[in-house]
Amino acid sequence: MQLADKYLPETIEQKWYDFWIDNNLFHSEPDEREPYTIVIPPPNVTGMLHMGHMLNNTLQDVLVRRARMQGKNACWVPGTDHASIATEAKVVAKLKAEGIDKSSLTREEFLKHAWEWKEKHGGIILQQLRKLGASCDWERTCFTMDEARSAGVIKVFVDLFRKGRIYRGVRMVNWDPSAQTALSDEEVVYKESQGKLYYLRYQVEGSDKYIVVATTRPETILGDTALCVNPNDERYKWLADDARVIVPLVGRSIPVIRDEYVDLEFGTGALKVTPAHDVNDYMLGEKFGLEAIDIFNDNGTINDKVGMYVGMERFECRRVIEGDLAAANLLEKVEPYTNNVGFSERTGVAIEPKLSMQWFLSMEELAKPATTAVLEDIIKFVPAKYKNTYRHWMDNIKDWCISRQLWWGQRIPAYYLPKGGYVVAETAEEALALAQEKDASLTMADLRQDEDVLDTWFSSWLWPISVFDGLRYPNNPEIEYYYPTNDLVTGPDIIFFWVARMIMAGYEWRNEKPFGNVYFTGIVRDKLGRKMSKQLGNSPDPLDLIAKYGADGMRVAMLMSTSAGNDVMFDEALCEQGRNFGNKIWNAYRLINMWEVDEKLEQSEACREAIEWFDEVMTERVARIDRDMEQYRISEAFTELYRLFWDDFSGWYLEMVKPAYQQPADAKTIARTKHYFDMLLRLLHPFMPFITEEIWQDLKPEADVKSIVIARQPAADREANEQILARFTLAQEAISAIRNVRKQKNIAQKEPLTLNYIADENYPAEYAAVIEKMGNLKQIEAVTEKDSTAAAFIIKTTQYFIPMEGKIDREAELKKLAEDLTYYEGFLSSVMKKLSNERFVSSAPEKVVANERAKQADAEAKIAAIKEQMAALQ
RNA sequence: GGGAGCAUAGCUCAGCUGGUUCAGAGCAUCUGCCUUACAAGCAGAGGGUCAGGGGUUCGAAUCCCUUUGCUCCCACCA
Repeated sequence: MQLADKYLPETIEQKWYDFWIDNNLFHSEPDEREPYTIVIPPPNVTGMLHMGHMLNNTLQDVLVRRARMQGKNACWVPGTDHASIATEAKVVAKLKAEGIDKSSLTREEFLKHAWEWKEKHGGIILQQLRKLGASCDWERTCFTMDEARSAGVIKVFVDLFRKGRIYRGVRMVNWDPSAQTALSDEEVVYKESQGKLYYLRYQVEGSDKYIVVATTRPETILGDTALCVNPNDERYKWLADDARVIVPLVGRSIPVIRDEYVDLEFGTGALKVTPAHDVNDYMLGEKFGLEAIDIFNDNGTINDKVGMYVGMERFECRRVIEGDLAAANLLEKVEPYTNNVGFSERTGVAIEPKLSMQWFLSMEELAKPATTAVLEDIIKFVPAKYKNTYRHWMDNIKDWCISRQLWWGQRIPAYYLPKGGYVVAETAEEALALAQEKDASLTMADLRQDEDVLDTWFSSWLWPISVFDGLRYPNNPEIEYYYPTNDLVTGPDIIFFWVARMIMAGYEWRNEKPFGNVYFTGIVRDKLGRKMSKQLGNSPDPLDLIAKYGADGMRVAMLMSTSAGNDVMFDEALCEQGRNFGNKIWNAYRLINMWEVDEKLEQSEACREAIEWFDEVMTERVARIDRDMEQYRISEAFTELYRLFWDDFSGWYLEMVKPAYQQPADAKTIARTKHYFDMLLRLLHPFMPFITEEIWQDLKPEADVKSIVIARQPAADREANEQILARFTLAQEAISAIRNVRKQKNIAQKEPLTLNYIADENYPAEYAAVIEKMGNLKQIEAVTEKDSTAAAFIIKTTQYFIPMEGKIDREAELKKLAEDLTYYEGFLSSVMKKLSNERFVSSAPEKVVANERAKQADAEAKIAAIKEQMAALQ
């Protein structure tokens, strides 16, 4: 095949992806092989691919492709998440842009729009993943809201309800006034915000005295139902036990209560109590039997309960009230104040603590086996530091608010009866049957299903089970075969949202872990360390990068910069490096592809030596890469391969076996070289699938294997011969030294040189042919006499000379030797210090002491050799 | 407020159970090369008090204590 002199990824990537799909190489069915399963962290159905997905999916693809090449039945299940809040918000916005208000639509009408939107935009992200080369089993693509997944969710809800784990009640929840739904604690993000601390005057009833209260939220005075001070506070001892105060502006009379909850140090030591709008106030309210006055509408505007500021937006109200308070002389002062405010993770608006009727899942029982599994490494976290985070959260787990006041999602299967009470069932028919047990006269028309849907995570937590339909059909062959999955690759930011809950669900419905290992990636940041975000505009579009550098180049960039749990400082230069590596592989192949075979040609000695050495290199590296991969040191494994290919194979091996220009090569060497190339391609394939397939198909090492995707991963079947590797290093050092001489003396590589050496045990005679070829030497000769006119160097203890005929600068040579001498003498003395230390010799392990003795001998020999050369020069 | 982690070359990071010439790699920089596979390349070079201090040890980048700086998680005193 005629090959372009540069690797052009864009010309081959689509071709091979189609080939893989056409040949069904990513599809898995249960069989007798060992399964290897990964379920994708489902991206939002309407989402777009970002750098985080690139990182995450590159890693998953590496793992799954490698497993596939190890002969396992590899199955990577893709899918998307319905992301109820995010998607509903997008649909509402889209409708609004078209002039349609959500409130003007019925639930059914709205859902029709939402499904249309999903059909149109959903799955774009999965198409994008194909560009990256993701080897997902697309036939298995799931959606958290498709029929099977939804049925599983409903079944689980009913199951939990019957087990008594789900309850309904009025609680203080995090209210998102934009999405107009409750949120779980995990969906609230706290951020430091610049606010103000307002000091308000509450007049004591029947007196002209005031109590000053500090608050960050003056608008909530509308809901005040008490004022609280610490019973130990000397400042308020004068207050009568049954004292009452007047709420500023509102004029309502409220009691003064006393509770040690109040911090004496904060503000004035007096606290206004608004049970409907603050978690702590709510608890005080419960304790003292206070009324809770909810002053907000669901959208965050003031309601008509109090009859003031009605319809005003909450922050607007705060500004207006500040003015009114000041005008009424009820505002003592205002100070700037920084505090933490909770914001909705999805819509970004400030959360309103609000009392409302919601569904909750009791978590304590679920958490028990899930905690044990991680602490005892039944499920292994990589890196392990996240075990602590996990344990802390699990030990303090709180009940999960699972209802959302949205339409996009699985509707809660609770059915209310006309005379109060409700039943929970998987279908309306079953619900009716249950209802009729209570009242035989009820008909379907009497039942009213709960309006709320379930939290998205209430479907995501079932993902490893639900993708195999293991909830509806717990004994089906697929779930039995693929479950538990092997590895989960995800970000630590969703450890509570998702990872912990999947573990709980796994034990609850399978009585088994959902996955064996969790690999936590870091966050992708820009090179300044900032998190990539749309707002900052610092996130490149991954598809642009793929177009520019190729998918393999992009993958390499991700692989080079990641280690488990650490953030990725992304720099486009890494993509370039990845592309360059692809080009390097390409050109190495061009080289061997261009060789002519001469069947009659004998293998040269240099080739034989090179092969003897490279066999050991491959053996050693394959073992090292295996070790790294077993420990999920994926970046290290790749770096190892990168250096193996670039330095050892291209830089050394190919240069050693390369025939002279337009000369043929012998068949034996070509065969061996192609064998190495084949091995390297297979090792590289999980990391760089496209270029390896392109070349492998041309190389065709195995006629009966149709793709490298299903070729076998090389395995280390023996120990590498350390002796050969060490001896060869001596030859490499000699070659480097010759190159140095050339550089210093300004001698072109083309000009052949003579190399003389004084033979000793450190002269690698068995690799002389390699030294000759790589050094471009016309001859190598053993001598006994030092040559003061030659350029000289010492490798270990062997003295080498390159005759120079007067080109030698004696002074410079002597100076360099003197520097070497100083270094080695210093080194020797540090070794001797250790060896003469009685305590070192007696307490250090035998091996270490022996090593020091060897260092001593080497250093002494080296020093002797340097001295001899210096003497010869004088 | 509680907890975890990090600090090694200009940058990004390796350095695994303390022990080789241990102070490394890649990128960047500098020097010399368009040498017929590759200038997206080749051959070289410079560059670090392993954050500061103390300790344990025959021996510390590595273990312990401490100071400083940064990051993250949890909690949420109005």
